[in-house]
Amino acid sequence: ADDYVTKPFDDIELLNAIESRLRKSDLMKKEFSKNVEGLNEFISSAKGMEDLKKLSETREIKTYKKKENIYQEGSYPRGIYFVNAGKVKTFKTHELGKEFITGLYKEGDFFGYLALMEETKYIDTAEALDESEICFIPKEEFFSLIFRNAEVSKRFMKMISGDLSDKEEQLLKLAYNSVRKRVAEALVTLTNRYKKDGETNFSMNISREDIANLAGTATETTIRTLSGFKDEKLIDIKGGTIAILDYEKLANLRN
Amino acid sequence: ADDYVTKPFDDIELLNAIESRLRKSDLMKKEFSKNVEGLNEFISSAKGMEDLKKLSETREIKTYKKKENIYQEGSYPRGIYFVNAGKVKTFKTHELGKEFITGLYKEGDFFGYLALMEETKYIDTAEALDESEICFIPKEEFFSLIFRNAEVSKRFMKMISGDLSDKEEQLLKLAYNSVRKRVAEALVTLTNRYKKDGETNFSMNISREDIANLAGTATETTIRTLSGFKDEKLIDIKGGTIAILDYEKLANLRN
DNA sequence: TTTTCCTACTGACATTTATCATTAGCCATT
DNA sequence: AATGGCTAATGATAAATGTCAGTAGGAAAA
Repeated sequence: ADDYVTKPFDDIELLNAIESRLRKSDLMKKEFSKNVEGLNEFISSAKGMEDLKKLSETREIKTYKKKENIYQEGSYPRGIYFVNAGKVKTFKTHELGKEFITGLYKEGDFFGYLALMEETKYIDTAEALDESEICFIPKEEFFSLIFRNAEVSKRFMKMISGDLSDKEEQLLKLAYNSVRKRVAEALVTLTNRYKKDGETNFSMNISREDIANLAGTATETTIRTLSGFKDEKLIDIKGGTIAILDYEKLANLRN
Repeated sequence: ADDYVTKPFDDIELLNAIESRLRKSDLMKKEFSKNVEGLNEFISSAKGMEDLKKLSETREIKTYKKKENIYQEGSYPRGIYFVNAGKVKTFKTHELGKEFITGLYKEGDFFGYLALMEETKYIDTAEALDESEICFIPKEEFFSLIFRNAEVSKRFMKMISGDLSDKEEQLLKLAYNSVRKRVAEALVTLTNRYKKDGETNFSMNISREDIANLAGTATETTIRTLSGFKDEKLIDIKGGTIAILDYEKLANLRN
């Protein structure tokens, strides 16, 4: 964990990441245009705050191989992580190996702030899904950014609150939706997270196990469900790669 | 909604509620003693902050009958709610009636801040479980309390982060625990929330449907599971009332 | 090229859980 | 005490999903 490289760090980048998250969730709530105004206003005001700018001088960067752990359940957080490039998942582990994926991240996202906020050990594990370049932002740096300014605090709280709403929605769906719906939802979530803007014929290389752990179901059941989707021409499967053929139908399944 | 009564409001009460929540979650993490220090320190420092004291002058109080709605999914929040007396649940509704309980509250708790933080419509519904006395704290009052002081912001964020951890834990359990375990967990949760300190022979009057909606399962299945617990002498059932006979076994079920 | 290993896939089956239908019990009102 | 209405309980059954065991295929290593 000591092969970090020191590089200049600009707070604005972190703020942008918060904003980006807020923007995305607002987008889903179809309030995008309204919030873009507030966003730009905020970014420029933040830029004006000189005390924010000089907060932190360095950041550490590290490259993680596919399947490499970034942090592990039970260890203590020293800061937060920011994805420069690649893909990351966070998951919780159930008795004897079953996993449930709690978060998916890509370039521009940050993760690992929950344990930091709570001042406890990590209660989940972060792992690279692809080879990834992750930068580390020390605790003090992060906290001073978050708490020095009430507006930033507010933004950050809004973001966490959004996360909380999402989890509650997820609980409802996990409780009462069929596996079929949940697997479709997992594909939709993966598409929303990893499809690049303007990209058509989106496909991804993700293990059946990860999809199962996102849907909270057995791997075999997931595979069968995916085969069903393939028969229905909702997706295409070539080797380990899944192509989304009909996003709309997947997102609006009857049952 | 206009039969509110005006009554003096002391911010300290809300701060105490935040602290109480933090204390409870910390307790579970067995870090109680450590945090009591910080708590007292914080309360006294907050008391010293004169600008905090004069923030809000009034609050509204209303009595809700059992099963009466306090706020409803889809409506816009105007503030947060603080429980003076009674019990409250919040729940989300699935297609055609199924409910999932997302929160349980009692005297000293506050609820309904999520939609407020997100600046969106309520995404859940709050309903009184018993006849309850609820006071309403207007948005502005709440926000100025939360954002005026960085320490308060931090406390509040820590609290929300704790909520988020809890939801993730709940997701893991909902995904992979048997109904039996989840029903036991629901009883444990109810006990933790509603058992008074020092109370022995704790019993509660809660509908089987509410327990089912807490466990995310069908009411009939819950009833059968409860009958099983009764046979195993883990609980006792007298009419609609459930008495917890063996909390430890319920909390540490094999499967 | 062969071998190895990991993942995807398939089948058979057991188990869990939901659903539908019905009965029993309790409380409140008359 | 009788009636009505709601909740709890039970039974029978179907449906959904998990589990176990085994096969296939493709990529990496030898």
